[in-house]
Amino acid sequence: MARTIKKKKGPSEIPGDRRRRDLLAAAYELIARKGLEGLRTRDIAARAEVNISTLHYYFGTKSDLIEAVVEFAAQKFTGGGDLTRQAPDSSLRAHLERTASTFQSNPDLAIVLQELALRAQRDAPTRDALRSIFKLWNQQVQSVVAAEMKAGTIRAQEDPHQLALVITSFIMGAMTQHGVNPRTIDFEALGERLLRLVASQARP
Amino acid sequence: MARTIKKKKGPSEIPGDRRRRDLLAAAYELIARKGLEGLRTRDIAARAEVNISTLHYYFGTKSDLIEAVVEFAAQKFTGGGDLTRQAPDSSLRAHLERTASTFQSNPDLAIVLQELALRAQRDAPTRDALRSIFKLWNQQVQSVVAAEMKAGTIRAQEDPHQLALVITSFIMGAMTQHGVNPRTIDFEALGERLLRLVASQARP
Amino acid sequence: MARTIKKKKGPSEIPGDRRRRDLLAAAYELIARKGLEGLRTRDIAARAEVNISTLHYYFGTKSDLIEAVVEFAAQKFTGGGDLTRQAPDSSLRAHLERTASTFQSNPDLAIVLQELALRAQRDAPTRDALRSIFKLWNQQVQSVVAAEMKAGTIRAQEDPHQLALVITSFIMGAMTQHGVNPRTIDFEALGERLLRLVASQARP
Amino acid sequence: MARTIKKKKGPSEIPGDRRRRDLLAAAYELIARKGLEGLRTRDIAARAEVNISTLHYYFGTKSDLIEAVVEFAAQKFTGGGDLTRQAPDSSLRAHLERTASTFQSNPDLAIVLQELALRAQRDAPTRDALRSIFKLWNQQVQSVVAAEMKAGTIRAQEDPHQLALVITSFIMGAMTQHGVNPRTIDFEALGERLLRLVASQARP
DNA sequence: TATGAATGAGTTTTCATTCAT
DNA sequence: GATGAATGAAAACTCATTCAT
Repeated sequence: MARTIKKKKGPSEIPGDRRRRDLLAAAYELIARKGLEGLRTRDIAARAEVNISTLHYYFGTKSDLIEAVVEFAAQKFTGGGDLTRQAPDSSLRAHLERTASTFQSNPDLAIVLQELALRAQRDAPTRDALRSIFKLWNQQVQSVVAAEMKAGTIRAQEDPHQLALVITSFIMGAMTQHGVNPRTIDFEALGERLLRLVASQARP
Repeated sequence: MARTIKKKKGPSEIPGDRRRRDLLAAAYELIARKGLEGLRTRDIAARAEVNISTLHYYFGTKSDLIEAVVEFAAQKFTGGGDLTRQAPDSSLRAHLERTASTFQSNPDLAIVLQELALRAQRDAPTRDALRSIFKLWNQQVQSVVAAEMKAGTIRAQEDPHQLALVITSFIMGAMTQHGVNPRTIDFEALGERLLRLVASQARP
Repeated sequence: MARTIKKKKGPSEIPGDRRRRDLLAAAYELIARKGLEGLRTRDIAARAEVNISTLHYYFGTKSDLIEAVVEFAAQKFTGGGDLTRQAPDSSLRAHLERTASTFQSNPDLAIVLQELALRAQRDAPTRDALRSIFKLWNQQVQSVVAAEMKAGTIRAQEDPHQLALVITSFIMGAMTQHGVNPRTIDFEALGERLLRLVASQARP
Repeated sequence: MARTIKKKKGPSEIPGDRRRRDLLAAAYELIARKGLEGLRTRDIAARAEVNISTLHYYFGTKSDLIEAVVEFAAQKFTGGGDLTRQAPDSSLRAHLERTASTFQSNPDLAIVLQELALRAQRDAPTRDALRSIFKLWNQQVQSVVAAEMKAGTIRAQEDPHQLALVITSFIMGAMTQHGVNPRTIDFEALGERLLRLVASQARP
C-alpha cells in the first residue's frame, strides 16, 4: 500500500533526494513547533512547498515519514554521522560543551528528540531507532569517562557505564526542564556543577 | 462556550465530583497509553462510562480537560497533595527512594508528566501549571540537600539550588531513557551512583 | 471502529430509523444509477439530505452501508418480507407474472441485485446475504413447480429442484440481457415460452 | 487527450501489440478479481509489468482501456473470433457443452462479462459492444435451434428466436447464480434438464 | 517508446463539539 | 445532570492523469 521510494545515493544531489530531504526538514521543524500532536501532513507539504500527494509519493504514510524523521533527527544529534566516526571528545567537559552547543544551534532538536522518545513508548520502529541513538551516545560518554578515569581526572571508583547513564540522563532531564521553564536552566552552570561532582577531587 | 463546572469538595463524595474524577482518571490513563497525540474525547468518555456529551458538560473543551489533568497528575506526583504539607524527606536517599517508588507504583505518571512537559512548550496554561510543580519539587529537593550539607553528608561547597536542579534533571532524564529502553535503566543502581557523587566523601 | 447504531424497533416510526431508511433508500437508488463502481458516500448523504457524518453515524463504513443495502434490496425483492410468509403463488404463471411486475414497478431492483451478485464474489457478507435470498426464491419456485407437477400441469418426470434452478436462472439471465438491450427482451413473451416448455403437454 | 494507438495486426508479433495485449490481459484479470469497482490503473500497470505512464500511452484513459477489454473479453467468449467463422455447433447439446467448457477453462470470463453487462447500463460504448456480442450469440443459438427443429429433435412449434433467448438467458442467469453459490449450480445437470425441456419428446 | 516524478481533485473517515430533550 | 442524534471542518490517503525527459 505504501509505495515508499528508495533511491541509490549518487555522488551528487539527486533531485528526488532533494524533495525527500525537504519533506523531512519540514516535518522535523513542524514537530518542534506543534508537537507530534499537532503535526499535519498538509502543513508539512506546504512548508516543503510540494503538493500533499508528493508527500505520499515519497513516504507512503504519515507514520513512514515520522519514522524517517527519527533518522533525520539522529543525524542532527550526532552531527551528520560524524559523532560515530569522529575522534571522541577529549574530555567530559568538551562533550558537555559540544552537546550544549549542538542544542543551542539546533533548538528544535531537544524538542524533537523528546517527542520521539515519547512516541517510542508506543511505536516499535521509533523505539528501535531511538534506542540505538541513545546507546551510541551512552557509549561515547562512557569512553570519555573511562579515559578520564585512567587519566585520574574523574573518580576512578565509579562504574563508567553507570556514570555515563547518570550524565546522559541529566542532560535529557535538563532539556525537559528547560522546555518547561527556560529561565531556570543555565546549561553552563549546571554542566559545571556536574563536572565538579564527578571530578576526582573536590576543588577548593 | 466552555461551561466548566467547579465544585467545592464537600466532606462526602458529591456525585458530580465522581463523574469529574472518573473523566480525569480516564484521560490520564489514555494519555499514558496513547499519548496526547492519540487522545480522543470519545475514548475518554467510553472509558469513564459516560456519554461524550457528559464530558463536555463537565469540561467545556478537550483543552480544558487536559489542563485539569495537569493538576490531577500533579496530585499523583506529590502524593495526593501531601508532599507540600508533609514533612520533607529526611535525606536525599529517602527522597530518591520515595520518588522511585512513586513511579514504580504509578507507571503511567512518568509518561504523563513527559507528555505534559512537551505540551507545556506550546500551551501557556499547561506550562504554568507544570512550572509550579517543578518549582515545588526542586525546592523540596533543595531543602533536603541544604539540610544534608549542614549535616555534612553532602559536599558543602555546592550551591544547593543548582545541585537540586542537577538531581531533578537526572531523575527526569532517567525516566525518558527508561521509556525508550527500560532494561538499560536500573533506578536503584543509578540513584546509588548519584548519591555517591554528591556525598561529601568518596567512600572506600 | 465502526460504531453502528442498533435500535429496538418500536411500534411506530422511530426518528433514527427514518434516517437509516432514507440513507438505505438513497444508496439503493444510487447503486442502480451509478453502479457500485460509481457509488459515492457524499452522493448518498446528499440524496438522503443529511450530512455525510450522519451516514457514518448510522453505518460505520461504506461497506457496512452496502451490506445493509443487501437486506434492503432483499425486502424489495420479496415484497417486504411477504414472500416468505405469504401464501405461495398458485401457479408458475402467477409467479412469473408477479416477478415481472415486481421488476417493472421497481426497475432499479434488477440492477441492484446484479450489482450485489457481482460483489458477492469478493465479499463474504454480501455473498451470505444474497445466498439466502436466492435459496428462498428457489425454494419458493420449487414448491410451486412441485404443486403443479402433482396437479399434472407440469411435466412430472423432472426434478422440481433442478427445474426451479432452470427457471430462476432464466429470469436472472433475462434481466441481464434486458440491461444490455431492453428491446430484445419481452418478458411476457419469454415467460410464455418458458411456460410452454415446462408444461406437461405441448399445446396445439 | 486520449492518444490511443491503433496498430494493424501484422503476421508476426509487433512489439507494441505485445504491450497492448499484456495490459488488456492484466485489466481483464483484475476486473475478474476485484470488479470494475476495485479496478485500479496502477494495479493493471503493475500486473502488466509496465510503468503506469505506459498504460496511458497505449490507452489514453482508463475508460478507453475498459472499452478495449470488452473486445478482448468478446474474443475469449467467441473462442478467439472463431465462433463467427467456425462451423456452427451441430446440436444444442454440443453448444451447451462447448459453452460450459469455455467458462470452465476461463473462469474469469463469466465474471468479466457480467461486470461489463452492468457497465453497459451506463456506458454507451460498452453497451454497443456487448450488444453485438449478445446478438451474435443469440443468432448462433437460434440457427442451431432452427436446425434441430427441422431435424425434429426440438419442438417445432416454438419460435426459434424466442427459444434462443430463453436458452441464452438461462445460461447467463446460471452464471450469476453460480457466482453467488457455486455449489448449487451443476452446469451439466442443468443443461441436461434444459435439453429435455426443449426436446420434441419427453423421454421415458 | 517508455518512464519517474509530480499533482489536482477527490475519497472515505474522524473528531470535537452542539443542541434538543 | 445527562444523553442520543447530528454535524462542520478537517484528517489522511487515493487515483487517474500529465509532463519533461
